[in-house]
Amino acid sequence: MPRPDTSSQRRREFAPLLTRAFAELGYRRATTAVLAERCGVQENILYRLWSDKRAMFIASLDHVYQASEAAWAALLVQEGSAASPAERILEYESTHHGEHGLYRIVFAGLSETDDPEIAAALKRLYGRFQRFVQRQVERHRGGPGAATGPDAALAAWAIVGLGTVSNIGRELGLLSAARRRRLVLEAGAMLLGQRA
Amino acid sequence: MPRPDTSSQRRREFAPLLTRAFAELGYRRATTAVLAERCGVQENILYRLWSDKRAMFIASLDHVYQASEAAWAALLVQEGSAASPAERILEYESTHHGEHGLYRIVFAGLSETDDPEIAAALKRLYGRFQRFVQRQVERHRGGPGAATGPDAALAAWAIVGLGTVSNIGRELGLLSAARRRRLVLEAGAMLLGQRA
DNA sequence: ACAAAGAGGAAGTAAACACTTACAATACCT
DNA sequence: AGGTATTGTAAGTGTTTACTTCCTCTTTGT
Repeated sequence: MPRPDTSSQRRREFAPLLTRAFAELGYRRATTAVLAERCGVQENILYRLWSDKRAMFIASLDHVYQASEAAWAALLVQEGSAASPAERILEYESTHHGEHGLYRIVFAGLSETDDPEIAAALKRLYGRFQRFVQRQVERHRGGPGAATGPDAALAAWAIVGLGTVSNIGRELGLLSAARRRRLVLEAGAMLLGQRA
Repeated sequence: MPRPDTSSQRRREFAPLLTRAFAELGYRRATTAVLAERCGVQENILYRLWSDKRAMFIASLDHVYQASEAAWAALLVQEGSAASPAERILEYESTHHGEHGLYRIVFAGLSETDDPEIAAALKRLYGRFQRFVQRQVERHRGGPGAATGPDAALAAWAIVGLGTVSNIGRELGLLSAARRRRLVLEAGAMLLGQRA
């Protein structure tokens, strides 16, 4: 038996590079030639790892979620803070949100939602984000029924919307870093509701 | 002098058709061949009205704002309602939001923001929406300083974010119509603040 | 050492695309 | 009526793009 198969390792190695390219250029302009160049290989090597460009994009979407979840998980285990995990995440996102181009790749995907596989990948991504936030809202509030605003699921959606619009404002140069911070923190606190 | 120039009239005639095509297909997939077909003419006719495809897209973005503003203006002049104009707009948007594919075309644009002219058009569009909402928030609240939440400008951004995420949820099949309605109405009321 | 299969490089291909050109037909004004 | 500029049709063009092919080189297990 000659040479073992290292393709899954290489997929993991290329995923962040593909993600950066898609985030910076969007789906259509991230041509396969550019993708290969960013990975430092020839195109056919990417085609040995993924069936087509769409599969590379979906791998990038999945990578985006995993990278974000890893960053958040680190925040959750921080002990000894006066703030609740939800508050810590808001605080973190208010300054670092969008740093990794997460929303650019989501926007790119949202322009391709008539492709069912891309739509499914996006649905997975957004669904996971919303559920993650929802869990934090519930933990923050403690019991059910305490908050005066929308239920935890809807509050989570609104908070995701906050992050989305904050990034649009940044992307278009309509919101400064300081304003984005206030937006996420103040509106976020309001939607989060009273702490248990 | 032969035949008068009717090009500005034709631009107005084609704008909604182009808008629909861009909203349905995104920027890249709305090929010039498709655009011409949707308008019922040959491609070169479009090229006599706009310098290039990008100009057609920018015209669509402008059309989107004008159409939305016209719909909202109709709500503002409605007299005799117990609700404030801001509440009427939330109520309207909670059921009709995204009907005209506004957000799809915005998503398409957000994937093309490295083109400075498209970025400028989007900035115009989002800036106008945010200012419009901000004015309604201010009118709703009456005086300054009354609300406990974020200031009117930030509240307006948060409300725009609510609309955005509501449409993402719809696009991906993650939020039913009823849930979207509750999201916009409940979170919207919260962000709007106390009425003057 | 050596077969077997993975890794890599470079050129090629067919289709799709934005945009153009050439020309015939039509409708306006004097 | 007739000259003129606009409107419409249809074919073309050069480029870009996703994806492939063919080949050589390297690395593994025996």
